[in-house]
Amino acid sequence: MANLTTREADYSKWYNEIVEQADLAQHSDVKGCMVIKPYGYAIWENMRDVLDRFFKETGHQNAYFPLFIPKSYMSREAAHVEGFAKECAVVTHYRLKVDEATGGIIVDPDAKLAEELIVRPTSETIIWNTYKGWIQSYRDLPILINQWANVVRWEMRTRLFLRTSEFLWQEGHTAHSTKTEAIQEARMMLDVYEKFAEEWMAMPVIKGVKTANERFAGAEDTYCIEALMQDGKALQAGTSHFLGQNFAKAFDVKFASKEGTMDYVWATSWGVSTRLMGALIMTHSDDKGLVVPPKLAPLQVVIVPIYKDDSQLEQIGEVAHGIMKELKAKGISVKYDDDDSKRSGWKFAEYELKGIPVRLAMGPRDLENKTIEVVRRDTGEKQLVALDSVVGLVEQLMVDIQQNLFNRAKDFRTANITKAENWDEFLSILKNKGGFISAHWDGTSETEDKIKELTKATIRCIPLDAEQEEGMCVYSGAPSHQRVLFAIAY
RNA sequence: CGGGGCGUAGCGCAGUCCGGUUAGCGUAUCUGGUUUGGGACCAGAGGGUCGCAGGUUCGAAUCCUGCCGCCCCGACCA
Repeated sequence: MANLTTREADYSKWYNEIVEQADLAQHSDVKGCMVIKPYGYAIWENMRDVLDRFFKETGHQNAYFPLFIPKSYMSREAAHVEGFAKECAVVTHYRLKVDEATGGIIVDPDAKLAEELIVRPTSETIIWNTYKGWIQSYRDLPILINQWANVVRWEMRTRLFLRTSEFLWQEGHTAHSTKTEAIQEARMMLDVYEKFAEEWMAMPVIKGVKTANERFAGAEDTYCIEALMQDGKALQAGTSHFLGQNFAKAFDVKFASKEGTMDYVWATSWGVSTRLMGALIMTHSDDKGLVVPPKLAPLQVVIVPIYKDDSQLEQIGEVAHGIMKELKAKGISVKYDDDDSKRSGWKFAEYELKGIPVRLAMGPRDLENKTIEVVRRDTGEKQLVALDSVVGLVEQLMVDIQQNLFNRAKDFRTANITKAENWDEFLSILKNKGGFISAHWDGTSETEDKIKELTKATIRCIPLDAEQEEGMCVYSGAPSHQRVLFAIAY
């Protein structure tokens, strides 16, 4: 039965087992692709709905662009094609036929496409080719569009949610008349991601800028939110790019300014994906299973009856339905699990595995004493409370658990950002502790590459709030004026 | 694409070296009963192209050849 590998024993095995046993997703028959199961999808839908609201509140509209991109579009922007070429799925034919020799189905060699199509790894190229037709003057700007879509990147090694060949995401693509406005847009969306991560996922993130090595293919600047997982590895949870005029130039998108000049448009793009599911799992969950923050939980409260006979079950059911009605009136989702084919102990374990924030259990003793047992998933703490106070308590717990999860994750992160003043310290922290290493860097790709080669650690970001501080590069000893964050990353 | 491991019931595995009853165990499923405050117990039942294709043999899950797939570790990446 469901007994999880502990995090200490084998973290990645623990992760895989949670995904499978909590019914979040499974491997599909297609290599590298996943089936997102109803419970996992329900969490994703909650994420999506909140983000979608934020996007609309910040002036964006949803639209939809094609899955297929003409191969020639990909090559228009040099850095972009170089970044993605190695992982593109390509459609070459449009028809199958029965092979007369074998009776099997084969690709019809006569149905070759005149121009091959790329399955989008991201949509900048087809979107900018479309924007070209939408933009003539400054009056057409800004264009603020988001799309919810699937994308395909042919990955060599995949892990459910963290890296799959196909994944779900949203990609915002905006066009602006000035550089300043585009940068503001990219920064604003980064703030939206930060707010979502911290207040809904209860996952603390560090906002920063990527170094040239880690920058999105085709961007001038890539901003990111970086999170720290329980095993001390960093995870990029979202990115927002200032694309400069790169795509405008590649697709010849110009606008007539107020002053009558013809200028290239300034662009941004930004996205988060189903990878956030992986981030959620690895931020909060424990050896008993998944832990879902109340604000994203598809089911927030479960009520489990404990009984010996039908009359007890009936009485408990009556009380439970009363509580359910009150909780639902307060907007709290709740399920009463009176399934007779499972015992209470089994249910306890099952709902813990699925990360339901609060469990209520009621048995014969509670009936007699007008009490109910309340158990919170984040701490496992049990309390026996009077029936008439349970609804208020649960309402408070929704807030407390959300906050506690965030605080706990933030304390962990704070404890795992370590300063390294020299190369020996850097190596020692990486080996013995992990987490983020805050260190000086000389600003060169060469040094970053060398450090990666020696340690596998990369610069996760240059934090936006980093203090100016004179120092020496932890590797080369060259002068540096601020610290950056290194880590082993997912 | 390199290195390692593995394909046997829904899931997890034994059996393979050394060929020989009707292919077995745990779990899940179904039936009946007893149970029910932390993953219950007893009894019974159903469920298999042994990854695929050839070959050797009186006889192949087991030996040989080829192929396919998956997992882990590396190189690449959100």
